[in-house]
Amino acid sequence: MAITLNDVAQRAGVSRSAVSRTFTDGASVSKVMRQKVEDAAIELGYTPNFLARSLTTRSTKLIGLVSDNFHNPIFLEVFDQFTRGLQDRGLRPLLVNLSETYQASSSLRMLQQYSVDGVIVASSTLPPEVSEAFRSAGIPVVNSFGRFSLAPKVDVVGIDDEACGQIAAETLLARGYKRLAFLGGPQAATSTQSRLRGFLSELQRAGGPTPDITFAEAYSFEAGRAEMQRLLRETTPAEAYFCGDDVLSIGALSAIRDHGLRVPEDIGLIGVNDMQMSGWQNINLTTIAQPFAEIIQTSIDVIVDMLHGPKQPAQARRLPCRLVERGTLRARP
Amino acid sequence: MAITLNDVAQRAGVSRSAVSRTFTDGASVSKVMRQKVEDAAIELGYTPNFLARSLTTRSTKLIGLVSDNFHNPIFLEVFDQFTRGLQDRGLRPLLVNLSETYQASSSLRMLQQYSVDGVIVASSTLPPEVSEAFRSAGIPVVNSFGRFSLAPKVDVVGIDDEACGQIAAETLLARGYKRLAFLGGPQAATSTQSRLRGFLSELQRAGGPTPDITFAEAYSFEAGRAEMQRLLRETTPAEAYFCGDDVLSIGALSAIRDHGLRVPEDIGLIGVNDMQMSGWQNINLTTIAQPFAEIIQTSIDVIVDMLHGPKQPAQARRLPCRLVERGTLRARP
DNA sequence: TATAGCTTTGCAACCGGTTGCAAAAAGTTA
DNA sequence: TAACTTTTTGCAACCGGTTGCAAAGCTATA
Repeated sequence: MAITLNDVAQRAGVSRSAVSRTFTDGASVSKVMRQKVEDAAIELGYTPNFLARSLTTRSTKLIGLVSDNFHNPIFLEVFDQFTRGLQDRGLRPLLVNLSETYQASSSLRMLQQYSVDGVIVASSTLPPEVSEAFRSAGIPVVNSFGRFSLAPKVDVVGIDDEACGQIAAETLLARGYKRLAFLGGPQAATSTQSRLRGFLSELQRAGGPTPDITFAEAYSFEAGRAEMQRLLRETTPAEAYFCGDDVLSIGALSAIRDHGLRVPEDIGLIGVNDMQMSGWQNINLTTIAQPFAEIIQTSIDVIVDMLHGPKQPAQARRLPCRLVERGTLRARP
Repeated sequence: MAITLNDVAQRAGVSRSAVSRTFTDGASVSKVMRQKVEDAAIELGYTPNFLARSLTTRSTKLIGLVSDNFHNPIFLEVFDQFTRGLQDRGLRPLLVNLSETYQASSSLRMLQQYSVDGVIVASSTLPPEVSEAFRSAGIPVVNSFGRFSLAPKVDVVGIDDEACGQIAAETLLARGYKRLAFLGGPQAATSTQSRLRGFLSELQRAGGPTPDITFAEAYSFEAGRAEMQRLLRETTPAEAYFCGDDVLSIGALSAIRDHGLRVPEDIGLIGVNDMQMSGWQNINLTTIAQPFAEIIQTSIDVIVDMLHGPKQPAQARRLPCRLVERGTLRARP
């Protein structure tokens, strides 16, 4: 069926090695030989078989892209950038969806069977064991959007969640807000905990107020809405809320508006992520942007370095966030 | 580095074929032999190499998942379901992102190099040539979310866009709307054209009004918003709009509200897709749901059949849409 | 023109598996 | 126990490539 190296060799009247060398850069082939082979190859429509090649070269150019986050719209942007970035470097993403059936071991086995050159675990919620399983199997791995740690077992590229909380605190204080609150994601999420820690420590440092603290059930619209509804019903709402992420903020926003209150006049809101939707004019959310492009670019760089360079000790990288001012906080006094 | 079949054979003191047979179902191996091999395999942590295997079996279990749609949030759900569905059948998705650099030929070559068993082109916007290129290269292919055609060159699974337009027309007429309009996606999109055709023919059949017709620049929030702003500024708005899809509808919705008008009291809106966000309470869009799960399931079934069964003539399948009533149309009179 | 040195080429072994075939082993039947 | 089946096993060739090595072909120098 498919055209093989043998067919081309025969057609061109040369040895198999000659054909192989023509398609291997850096190999020694004379001008005239290359010409003969290329002519025959084009004539027959030959494409080398990467998988057969991988047997001897020990490189498949396959990168496992493992995630469990197929519900947060920002991850579509994430996948977009990962796939493009990998493609640009001649790598192919093999997608593994761990959203329902998370089993570190099975995903490891699957990717081992395909001899992936490396693995990118793109998730802020998968436990570290997933990434660690790859590393201890000797497969280069980087955990994108993972949690920072001083002595990480695998390479991590993510944001500085504490700094994120600090920025939120600074921003709210600078706007003159007095009664503040934190509306986090699921209490168990380490990202939420770190953001809270940064938020509290900056408030304390600046002599600010002690905020109310609550947590939503999940990082989702419904959870944000439900929690804000509860707050509006059962408590005196704060002047401004620092929400765990944008999708949560948007849920909270809808609850506030349904309750007949105005944003930012009655209640202020600041989120985290800067997803595309946050810029939509009917939402117009003030938020702290994650540097998605940089995180992804860096993750790819890290993996590529691991493929070629010598083995380095694992390192956790924190990339800075930045404030995106829109319309859900009142102006500076 | 990695454990191979040879290592296991040696450890177990049997031939290589014996090991191979133990891991090939349907092969003839005695109980005691199987036991010996499995013990050795577990001891060494052996996993067969799928790629080496594929050389002789001619099956990689790799499915190319080709798309150019990494901006419409519904596609995250689509990818989620595709990857899970393929995984459940022991297949692995190899993702190809054609969003920036669409080149049918290069994507064909890439997937040929990896000897994918089949390809799923998941896109309503990629031209048919993309899918056709795979088919003429002898690779099983199905075009999900593709356009219906009576004599398709490749298998297509999608919705009945004309029926979609009909449902919209019926629904709007049943609600007693008189001045109707169509706010389509990009004029060149065949999906938009088919929906418009169905919309018009049903209106005509039912003796309804002739609607105004305009097109947005893209299937996006911004485009929907911009076009609706233009309509509100430059024309007397219709009583109700049938929008090309949900994201467009949400853009239009924001424009209408910003203009100080109410939905559905002043203007009615009906979309297509039923993306998750459409159910959010601050949007609450009445829309025509695409049967995503069924389209994806059917697409996978079709590909799997092609892998095993005999070659069938290409077929275009249209799956029915259904109305999802929410809050952007007034009640039946 | 002979010789040394470099480049190009083909041979053959190998990557990690599968599989047709025939020999060996085990099971049946008489 | 002998003869015949059936099952199990190993050998060796093959899948589509790559690559070390030595022979062959060139070019340059003396």
